[in-house]
Formats: sequence, structure tokens, C-alpha cells
Amino acid sequence: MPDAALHDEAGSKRERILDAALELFAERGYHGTAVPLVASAAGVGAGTIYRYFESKQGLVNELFRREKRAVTGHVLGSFPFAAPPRAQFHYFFERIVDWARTHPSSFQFLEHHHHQPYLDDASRALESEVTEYALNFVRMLKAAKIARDADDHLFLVVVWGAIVRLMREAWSGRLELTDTLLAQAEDACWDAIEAG
Amino acid sequence: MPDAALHDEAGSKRERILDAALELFAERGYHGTAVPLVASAAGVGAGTIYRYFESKQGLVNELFRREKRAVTGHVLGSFPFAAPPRAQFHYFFERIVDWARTHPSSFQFLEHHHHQPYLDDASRALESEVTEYALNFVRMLKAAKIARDADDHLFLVVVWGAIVRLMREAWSGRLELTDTLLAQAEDACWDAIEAG
DNA sequence: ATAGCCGGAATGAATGTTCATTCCAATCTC
DNA sequence: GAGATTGGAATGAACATTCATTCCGGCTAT
Repeated sequence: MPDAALHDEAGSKRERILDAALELFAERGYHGTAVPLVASAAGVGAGTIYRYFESKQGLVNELFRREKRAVTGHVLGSFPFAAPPRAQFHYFFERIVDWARTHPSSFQFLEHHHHQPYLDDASRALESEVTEYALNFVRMLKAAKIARDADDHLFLVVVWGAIVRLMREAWSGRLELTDTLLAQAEDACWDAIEAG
Repeated sequence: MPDAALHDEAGSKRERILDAALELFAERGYHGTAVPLVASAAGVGAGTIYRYFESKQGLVNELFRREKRAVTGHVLGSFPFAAPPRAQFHYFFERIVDWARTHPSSFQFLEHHHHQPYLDDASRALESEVTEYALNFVRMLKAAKIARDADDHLFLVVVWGAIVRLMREAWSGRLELTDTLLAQAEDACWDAIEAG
């Protein structure tokens, strides 16, 4: 009796639904994706989705949190908190870009659903929590007089805006992410941060 | 004989539909906005929309082009092509931010619908045309050795990404757009462009 | 001048479709 | 065989679009 396999299947059915939803929500958006479409992409019946998730909104929120935790883990999991600031920034940039390249749907999904009205309190709280990490990094840079004297949020806006746009252009084929280009992008972002 | 008034009314009805669609599409997205909702917001019957526009998709495309032309006119209408590069950049930044602040729905709508699959060839062509202006500016900066040596598109990615994000944060109340902050943002963007 | 007609613009109820969600007979699992 | 799980048909709400009808300003006939 494949007992382990059994539990795997049960677990994997839930995962399969989340995986299919990730692809579809990333590509077509929340309102543009029908639940039965998610079901058939996941290879399950439409009703099965409602055994694992309360509603379409519940599904998108659980997915949001799964993906947010995954990126965060990827970046912070082995973050070199003791390294020099520029090296820390390099690590951050590299890890984020690495995630976006290896998990494009996840990146696009998170970006697309950022602060949407159907996200619930738990999802919003998770978003704030992650932002707080970035703000602490900025505060450290400012305290060390490395970053220019500007609003804390400005740095996030500039760097995150650039990264997101970079990925979108790359993903749509309008830009090729060579190592050279990525190094240039990282430098440009750092120079936007650094004190004049 | 209120001949002029008659034509005004007819013209303004079409405009009212576009105006209502702009607000709703900007706020709720394309798939999240029902046509009858646009109709009632415009104060017309649902059927009337189909007198002026072929379909929901036709409406969103005509709106996209109207708004794209409007921003472009706002920025390029009196652009100081003869000014020094940094002054040109300042003008560009100021005008874009001014548009985003005075026409938030327009800015948000354009950003939200950027490269969406329901945009038609005419809308896409207009998008490319506008991008070409920006690329020419970048090429000039590079030829003059003012901009760092990097992919042309990188500059658009960084600057435009930052501006879009800035506006989104401001619009959602997470950031206040003071003159100081905007000046800091402009400087940060310029430093991301400028040769090291 | 005015009653009555005309044609295009406007309407919103009706239509057929698609959606999120529910339900239950069939199928698993132990 | 009891209990849980499943797929997918069924359901009702909401959607984009259509169309038979109404409305209204100007024109004609008298």
C-alpha cells in the first residue's frame, strides 16, 4: 500500500491547484481567470478547488502568501547581514533577479497582485512585514552616511520600480537580460541610492 | 436654432462615456469593469455605448489612444529641445509628474493597460512611437558622453520604473509627494543615468 | 403658423453566454 | 461497508451585447 504516495497525492493536489492558479493569475490577472479554467489546468474537477479553498478570493490570498514567503525566503534565507553594505545590496539584487528569472510566474503574480483590493488583512500584513526589512536596510545605509539624505521610501521606490520594470521588459521579449545588462542595472540602482 | 449646442451634446456624450470608462478601468481594471457600470457612471443607457464604440475592447483601445496622446502632448507639446540635457530631463520629469498628479486616473489607466493582450495594433504602434522619443533622448545623452555606457533601454526601465512606482505609492497614500521628495527622486534618477 | 410626420439617436429590457459556487452520484480508502 | 473524496453537471448571478421601442428636433403641407 503506497501510504506515503497517498499523502503525497493529497498534498500534491492542493499544490497542483496553487501551481496552476499561479500560472494563470500571473498571465491573465485575477478577474481574467475563471475558476473552472484553474481546475482543468490543475487536472482536477471544479468542485475540488472548493474542498481546498474557501473561494476564489481565498485561493488568491493563500497563493499570494505562499509566493511572498517563497521570495522572501530566497532572498533572506542566507542573507549576509555581516557583509559590507554594497555587498549586501549586490546580494539582494542578485537574489531577487535570480528569483524573477527562475520563477517568472511567481514574480509576475506578486507584482500584478500587489495591493489589490481582494487581498485580505493577512496578505497585507505579510506585505508590510517584508517592506520593513527593506526599510531597515535603507535606514542602516542612511545612518552610515552611505545613502543620500532622502525619504526612506524613495529608495525602495526607485530600486524596486527599476527591477520590476526590468523583469517585465525581459519577460515580454523587449530586453535581453545579459550579465552585462544586469550589472549595469545594479550599478545604476546603487548610484541612485548613494550619497552624491 | 441651437445648432452648435446640438453638436456639443452629441460630442460630449461620447466624451462622457470615455471619461467614465477612464475612471473605472483605472480603478478596477479591464476585466473588473462591467459595461453597464460604465454606462450608468456616464449617465447613458447601456446600449448607447455601442452606438459610439464597437465593443468593450474597442472602447478600451480608443480610450488608451486618447490618453496616450494626451500625456504625450503634455510632455512634448512645448519641449525645450534646445535646452541643455539636464534641463531637458528636468522638464520631462516635471511634466510627467505634473500629468500624473493632475490626471491620476489617466496615468494609472495607461500604466495598468500597458502591453495588455486586448490592445490592438494601432494602440501598440502608438506605444512604440512614444517609446522612440525617449530612446532618441537617451541616444543623444550617450552620444554626448553624459549618460553611462549601457543598453539604451536600461535608462527607460530605471527612470520610468521609478516614476510609476512613485506615483502608485503616492496615489495609495503610502507616500506624500512633497516638492522636496520629487526633487530627490529626480536627482536619484539622473544619477542612475549619468556616467560614473 | 402649426399640426403632423419623419429619421436618426437613445434607451433599457431581453438574450445568450460565462462565471463562481454548489451538489451529489460514483469512486476511492481502510 | 462506512466515511471521506472526487469530478463534473447543475445552478443562479452577472456579464457583454442586441434590438424593439421611445423620444425629439426639424421639416412639410396646409
